[in-house]
Amino acid sequence: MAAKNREGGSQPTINDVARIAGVSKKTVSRVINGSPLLNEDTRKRVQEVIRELGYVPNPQARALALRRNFLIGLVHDNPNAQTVLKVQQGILEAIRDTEFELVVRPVDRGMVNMLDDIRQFLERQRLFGVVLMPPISENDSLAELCRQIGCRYVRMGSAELDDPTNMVASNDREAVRDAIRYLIGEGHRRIGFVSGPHGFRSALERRLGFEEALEEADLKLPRSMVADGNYTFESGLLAAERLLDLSPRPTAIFASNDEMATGVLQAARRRGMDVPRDLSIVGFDDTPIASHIWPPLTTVRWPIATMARSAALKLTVSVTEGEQEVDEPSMFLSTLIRRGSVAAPPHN
Amino acid sequence: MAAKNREGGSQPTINDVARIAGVSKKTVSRVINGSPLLNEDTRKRVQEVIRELGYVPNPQARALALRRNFLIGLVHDNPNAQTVLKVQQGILEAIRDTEFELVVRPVDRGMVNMLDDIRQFLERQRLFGVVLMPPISENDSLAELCRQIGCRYVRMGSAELDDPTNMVASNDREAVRDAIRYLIGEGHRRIGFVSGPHGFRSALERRLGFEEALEEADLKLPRSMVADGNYTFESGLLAAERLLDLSPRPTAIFASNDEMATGVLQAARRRGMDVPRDLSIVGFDDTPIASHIWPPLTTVRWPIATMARSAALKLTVSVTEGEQEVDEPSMFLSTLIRRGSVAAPPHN
DNA sequence: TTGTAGGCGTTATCAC
DNA sequence: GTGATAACGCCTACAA
Repeated sequence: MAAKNREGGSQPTINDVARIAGVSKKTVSRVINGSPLLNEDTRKRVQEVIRELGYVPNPQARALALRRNFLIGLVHDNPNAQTVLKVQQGILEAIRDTEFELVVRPVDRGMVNMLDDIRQFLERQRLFGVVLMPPISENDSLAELCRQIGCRYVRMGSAELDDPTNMVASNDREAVRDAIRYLIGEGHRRIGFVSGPHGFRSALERRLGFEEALEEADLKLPRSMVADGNYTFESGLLAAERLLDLSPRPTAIFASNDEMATGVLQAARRRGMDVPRDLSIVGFDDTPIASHIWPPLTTVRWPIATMARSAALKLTVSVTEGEQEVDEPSMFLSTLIRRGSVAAPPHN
Repeated sequence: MAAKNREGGSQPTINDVARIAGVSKKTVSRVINGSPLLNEDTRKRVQEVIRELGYVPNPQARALALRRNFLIGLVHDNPNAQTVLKVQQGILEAIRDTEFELVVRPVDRGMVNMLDDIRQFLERQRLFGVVLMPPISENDSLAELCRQIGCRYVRMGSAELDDPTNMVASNDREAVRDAIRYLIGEGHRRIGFVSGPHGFRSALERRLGFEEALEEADLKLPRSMVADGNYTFESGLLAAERLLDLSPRPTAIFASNDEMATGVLQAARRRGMDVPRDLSIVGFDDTPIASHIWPPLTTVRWPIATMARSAALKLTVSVTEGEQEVDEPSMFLSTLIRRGSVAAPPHN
């Protein structure tokens, strides 16, 4: 009963191919995995049979034998829907037409045993690799965990968190510095800043960019010009209300992401202020909403999808492209997009 | 060499449990799968060992033996990021703390061999089940395909697309009818409609709701009051420009989703119109943007996340809850959320 | 260059 | 109730 003559609707197995091609399973296996030591004729014959049968290796069996699944995990605790989706799109683009699939795994950063949870996930599913999204990607223990259990990983972040093979980053600090320089260039001297949440590296980097630009220009601003936010619309709105209550109030506000910038815009509107006449606003991300609100938002375009695509390629390229190791870049530049929400300050 | 004394960091297997508990593999297997015919003492003893060892069954081996993976697929071709992400969240909520994982699979509806592509995906990964998102969920051949290859499925849609076990739906038509009734009740007589793309059931249902409400109220509107859109911001903007060029122009516009409604708002603004004084706007979805723009958008809340959660439960509940088959509902009601974008029409 | 034997960790069959 | 034994479909090691 070794060689059954597979009937019925089930898919062909390596045995079917071997039997029909008149070779052993192992030879078929070699063809599949592109082993170099193979008679050219044999290879062709086997490949022909594979094509005829429409044979495709069974991923479950492979996963069991290799102790490794062809699944890419996306681990994240990012609150921003747009960002998460862009990252997914980037990864999916990278693994399109490959044998890889994407498994999504949101985690709860508040949970005490979050790391255990992730470990379980990685170990049980035996993922081929994981893409770690910010802010959880900034957690060094998590990276260490991946290394320990032998799971490839790429961390996405707003700074160089790891060595280039395990990381893709954007230059948030510089990008924000440029944005603030631009505001200063337009004549603004009182610039408010709405920060991201404590503990986010992106929040820190953007804040540092802000401060660097001020220093460059010898602008000293009171601490009150910095208001805490947490990347949500509401927090942006509240922060702006605090900022706009100041006297003198800022003539421009930089919000550390677009969602908060939208909140700032809302706050201004509620006071009957006109943007950009009475207040200039700059955001960060260039999410769709940035160009869909009025006035369209001047913002920093963050190439998050590209970064994600590159992250996935770093994970998988050695498999799909042989060992040629096309060097994926690990640094991606954010750029300022000028739209309608910035103007020269009112001269009062 | 049958029973190795597992050392090193690898995870315990069913063999370890069996050896330590002094039973056979099969007995352990029975405990895991909750077989009814088992001595209570044996069960307890085995469970104790499982707990001590922290044993967890290997999903790859299971998948191979069962010819079925514990993966839930999400197949979609939906262009709206918010919607896709909400659906993911709903599914993830449903499978949280279960052995299931979520695999995301966007497809290209334009592709000629899309169905083959999906078939390959389902057959190769041997998914436990799939959630089909609109608009591709409306494709009957796809459902037929799932049935053929024995893959459970649940279709999400804006109407009853299938029998209740294989479907979750919302009552878009009624919901839009209510929304239009509301506009009429506020005094509007010239109501513009921005439709969704041709071929989307949701677009059709929303359109029918619009027409039913008009008929009820004996309102006859010229065809020109209906403008085609495709669920994007830009299409909403263009459609609104056409509508606002009419003479007399509409005093209210219903857009078939929030993104287009935002485009309508933008178009109005560009003409210096005040919303809602000069134009009332109603959207559909209640995405975050609806409450983040000014004025906040009156819209229909579409319980898409809840629907997705329910869809995933329909797929998995028989496994996680034994056979009790908690009846998940298959119809979910959309409701009108009144915010600031609607007022009585200007009396000119 | 190719084949044989055995293992990956689970479930199914069918005796006892 | 429980346990050998054989799948499941692939891969690795070693032999030929």
